[in-house]
This record gives sequence, structure tokens and C-alpha cells, in this order.
Amino acid sequence: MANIRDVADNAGVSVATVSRTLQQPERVSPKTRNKVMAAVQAVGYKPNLMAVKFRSGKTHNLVVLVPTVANVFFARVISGMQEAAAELGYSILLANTLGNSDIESHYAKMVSTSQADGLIQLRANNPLDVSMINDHGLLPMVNACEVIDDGQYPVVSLDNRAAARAMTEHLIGKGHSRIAMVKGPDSSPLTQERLAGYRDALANANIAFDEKLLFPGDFTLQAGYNAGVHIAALNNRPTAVFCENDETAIGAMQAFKQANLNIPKDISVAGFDDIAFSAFVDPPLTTIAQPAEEFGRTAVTLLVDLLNGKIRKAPKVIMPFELIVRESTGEASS
Amino acid sequence: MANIRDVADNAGVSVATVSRTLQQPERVSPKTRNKVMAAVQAVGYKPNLMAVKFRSGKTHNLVVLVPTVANVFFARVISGMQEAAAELGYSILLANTLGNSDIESHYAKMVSTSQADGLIQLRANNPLDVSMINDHGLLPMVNACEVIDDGQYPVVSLDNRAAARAMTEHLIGKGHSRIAMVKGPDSSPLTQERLAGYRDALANANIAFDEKLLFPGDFTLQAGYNAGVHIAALNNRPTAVFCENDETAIGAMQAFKQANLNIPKDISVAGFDDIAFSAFVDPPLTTIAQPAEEFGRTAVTLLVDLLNGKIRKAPKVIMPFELIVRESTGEASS
DNA sequence: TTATAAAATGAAAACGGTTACATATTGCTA
DNA sequence: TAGCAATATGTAACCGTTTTCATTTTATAA
Repeated sequence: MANIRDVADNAGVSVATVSRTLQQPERVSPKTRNKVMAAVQAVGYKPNLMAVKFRSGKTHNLVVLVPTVANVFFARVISGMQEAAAELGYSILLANTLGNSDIESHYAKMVSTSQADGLIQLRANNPLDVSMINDHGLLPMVNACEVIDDGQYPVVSLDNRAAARAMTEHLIGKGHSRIAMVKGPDSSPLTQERLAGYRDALANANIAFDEKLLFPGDFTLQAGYNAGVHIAALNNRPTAVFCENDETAIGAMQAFKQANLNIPKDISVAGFDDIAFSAFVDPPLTTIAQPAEEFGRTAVTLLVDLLNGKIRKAPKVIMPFELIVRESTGEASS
Repeated sequence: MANIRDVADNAGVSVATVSRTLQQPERVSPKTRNKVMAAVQAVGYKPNLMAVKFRSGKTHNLVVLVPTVANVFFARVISGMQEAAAELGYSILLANTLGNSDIESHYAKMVSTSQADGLIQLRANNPLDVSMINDHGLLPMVNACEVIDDGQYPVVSLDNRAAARAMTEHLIGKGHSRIAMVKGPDSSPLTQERLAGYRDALANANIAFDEKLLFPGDFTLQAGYNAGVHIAALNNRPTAVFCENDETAIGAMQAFKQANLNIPKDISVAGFDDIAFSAFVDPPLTTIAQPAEEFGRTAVTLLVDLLNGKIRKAPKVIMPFELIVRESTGEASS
């Protein structure tokens, strides 16, 4: 494989000139620039980026920790990241952590071992133990989707509380007063926020909060199904169910159908995220849409700004949400 | 950040000894080994892996090109890859190409620019133009899921033809003779193979192949829905539909429901892949299960063997499939 | 022209490791 | 204990770039 010296020899210049031609063309005369470019072609030179990155100390790699790429919402976020990264000259190294903290720290260490410049964390069920990675305690990191709000790191998130409140108010507006909620993992701040929004709406409408209407979940289809089975069997069945994400809602819907409940006549179902499947289930799911791609783009932009020292105080960006009303929610039955 | 020289000074040995202690501990006496390890702790040494990889010429990174991580099937494959890679001491760099050949070649070039040791390609709708990446024409690559079978590269795939045939035979066994097929992109070899299997089964049962029962698709929910709308409106409606993947099948089911067709009474629907959603749609979807995680593990193992020169001739690994019969397929209506 | 500033180029020192080779130390055998 | 092999350690070259600093060339002004 040809190296920079081969190019220099071929062009009859020094390696320094070759390097400059490639990195800062304006610092080289047009004449030699042409000579060098021709030589690059001639010898088929491709810079050894490992050497470049080693020497320059900038890898232009960004590690992204994703709990699971199988989550359709995250997939959209990732697309947005990749887009922004490409524009800014960065590569995204995607780590599918599966909630496994070994995998997490393995990839996170790529930052402290100079293999990547920065880190983006998507949703922080078990937030990264940063101290384990970096002695100084602070590493170039951005938290997206879910907030670890100790004010140290930039954050891009949704106002989950307001969104959950909006959805709950939509249900209350349809005449529902017994509204069940299928939660995400309790460890997740996101779950806390959505629960708070749900309670806000109830309180506002003078509906008593009933802890018995809360069901555990972990954002999977199966968890939704399990909750649905329980709910369908209740004596005093709620007339609506608000699930903390769409997968959960779709799982619950399946359980309701098997119990011969009509959606939304017997029970309304609402989700959160607006994944692609939501428009193609029967009936189509009422949900909250998040600007997923924009999440990704913003997170990358923030991180790059952080790396370039363009950020003083850790900013907190709140993205807008949208209530998507489809046919899975309707008037309360009784 | 402490470097290897700091450790050497602290331990009172040479840098070579430090390096050896870390890379091949058995080549160093226990006494100095302890001294060095203590020094590593004392100064908080973390090797600059960019330097290590540059110098050693081995990055221990594997690039994986995925058309879209949003595809739930791929997500499972990726999990398997990550597992195997971790065991073998490699990192997976996931590239979400979105079918964009710019992104594809951007990441693929990580191999020719010494940022990664090898490449795995998942499904090859528009197979990578390898010559663009590597002048020698051959680079350390494994094709998974879909075959570019020029015999040059190792391949791990499913016998898609046999699987499609098995599914078609299942439908024929239920008395269906007008069986529509919703295809994937024609550019995909996978589509060709599944179509061939479908035709094999028809021929075997002396059912005439009818081109009019073939519908275009691209593996998305929307494509399935569009095909479903067409099929529902046909005069001489088929009694069964075989979709080339589960997303397509779920989209089609939605269209049938909107047309007030009962599944499977009026029309049977079959998919391919056995994604998580398939068990949670109404009715649950009959499909073909693939050992997705095993796909990933095998691909990584093959690639690492290839890198270590343990492979002479490009092997071709065929994974087993399983027909999963659920409730979306039943006896033919007429 | 000539003096001087500006621009272009080259020589060589980094960057942080690994490793071939030379040297010092240890252990073993006779 | 001498002699020699095996083991442990050190020295320094090297990987392919970037970058500092010195030097040469070119442009500008007097």
C-alpha cells in the first residue's frame, strides 16, 4: 500500500508538502498542488487513517450507545445522527448495548482510549458509570431522549411530562375517567416523567389517582400483552389504557382482542413514539409523535460543538411533540 | 494523559518491558510484572489504542453494513454478531446505510484506510462495488443473509428457495391454488430465490404459475398495504397471499381488514422472518423463522477466520429455517 | 534594482506505541 | 566453579502521518 513518501517521491516534493496539499490545500501553490494530486492518483495513495487519527489526536469518530437498535424509534434517531455526522465529517460507531453494562463500558471506553472523540447516550435506564470510564469524571458526552439532568452534560429530550399530559387529556376529553397506564421500567427517568404528566392531567380534571391502574412494563410487546391480559380480566375494567410506548400498546391490543374486547368501543388504547407499525395495526394507534431524526441530528450537533469548545454551559434542548389521534381511542363506553 | 513512558519511569524499567508486560505477560518475570502493574495503577495508564492499532496494523474493528437497523430481523442478526465479536476480541462498527451507496462506501472504506480489519455485508440489494474500495479487488469480506455468489467471498445464508417452497407447500396443503406473492425488490437475489421456491412448489402441485398474482414490494409495511389494497379489489381474488417478509405481510393484513376480509377465512396471509411483531398481530402471522442471531455469530466467526488466514476456499454456510404456523393461514375458502 | 515582507517548501522532530536485536542476568550441567 | 543455554531486560528503530521551525522562493514597495 502506497504511503505518503511514495507520493512525495513521485511528485518530487517533500512529505510535508503532500500532507499540506491534502489537509490545507490553500497553503500550497496551485502548481505543486496539481503535481501532488497527480502523484496521489498515480501511486493510488489512500492515507492510513489510523495513522492520521493517531497523530492528529482527533479520531472523528462518535460512539453512540443504544439500548437496542431493534427499537424502531431509536432506528429513526440513528438515521438522523448519521446524517448530521456525515455533514460534519464524523463517523458514527453504533453500539447495541442490550442494556448490558459490559458492552456499554467496552464501547464507552473507546473515548478514554482515544478511539473516539465523544459519546452519545440514548436513553439511560442504567446510566453509564462515567467515573469508570474517565478519571476526570467529565467526558465529551451528550444525553439524548432521556435525561440525566445533573447539569453536567448537554441534553436533548422531549417534554415527556407535557406529552403524557396531552395524551391523558385527550382521553379525558373523550369521557374516560378510569384510565390505566402501562409503564416503562421504573428505573427510567422517562417513565417517571410520563407518569407525572398522566397524574397532572388527572388532577386537573379532578379524577382521583388510582395506583391499582398502574401496570409494570419494559417497553416490549410481551410486557404490553401481559398487562393487557390483566386489564381485560379486571372486574371494574378501565375504559382506556395509556401505554408508555407503541410496542407495549400493540401488545396490549392483542390481549384485548383475544378477550373479545372491541377497540375502541370497549376500551381505548394509546401509545407513545409513533413507530411505523402503529399506522398499520388494527385499529391504527393513537400515539405521540416525536421528531426522532431531529433528536439524532441535534445530539450530534451538540456533541461536535462540545468537542470544538463552542459550548460553555451544558445546554438542554427540548424537542416538540405531536399528538396523533387515530382510531384506537374513542368515546368512553359507559 | 499518562503514556507508556510514564509507566516505565514510575516502575523503573524500560518502555519495552512495559509493553511486553501488557501484551505478553509470560515473557516477563513475575517480579517486574508486579512492579509494572503497580505503576500502571499509580499513574492511571490507559494505552492509546489508536497508537496500538496504528503500530500493530490490526484494528480489531469489523465494519458491518446494514441496509437499515430498523429492520427487526437485522437487529437480531446484529446482536449475534456483537456477541461473537466480543468473545473474539473484536468491536463491531455498525453502519446504517439506508441503501445509500455514499454511506456504504464511506464505511466500507474504513477497511482500505486501515480503520477496520474486515467487512460484513448484510443483504446486498445493491451489492457494494468492491473495486471502488480496494484496487486489489479482494478485501476481507463476508456476505450474510443474502448471497453474492461469485465464489470469491464467504457467504452465510438461508436456503431461501427451499423455505419459500415449504411455505407455498403449506398453503397448497391447505387447499389453496390461487396464491398471490408480494415480492421484495427485484434487484435482490433473495427475492429471486424465494420466487423460485414459490414456483417450484406450484409446479410440483401442477398449479399453473400466473404472473398476474405477483405484486411488487420493497419489504416495507406501506408496500404490503399497497399490494393488499390491489389484491382485495381483484375480481378473481386469490385465497392466499405469501409475502416475502413479515412487515409486508402485516401491511397487507391491514389492507384486507379495511376491505372487510376475514383472515384467514377469506384470505390466508403468510410472511417471512418471524419478527417479534408477528406473534402480536391479529391474527398471529404464519411465517418462516430464521436463526437470526446464529447468522450474525457465524458471519463474524467466518470473517475472523478469514483475517487469520484460517480459510482457504470461500465457504458457503447454509442456515436452517423453520416453518411457524400460526392463525393467519387456514383452509382455502372455496 | 534592492530591501523587505509574504508565501511556499523542506528537514526533521514529534505522536505513543511495538518489536528486532543486543546485552545482561539467571539457571543448569559438567 | 566454569561454561553455556535460556531467560529477562534494555536500546533504538520503526509505523505513517502531522507540524514546528528553518530555509528558499516569490511578490511588493521603495
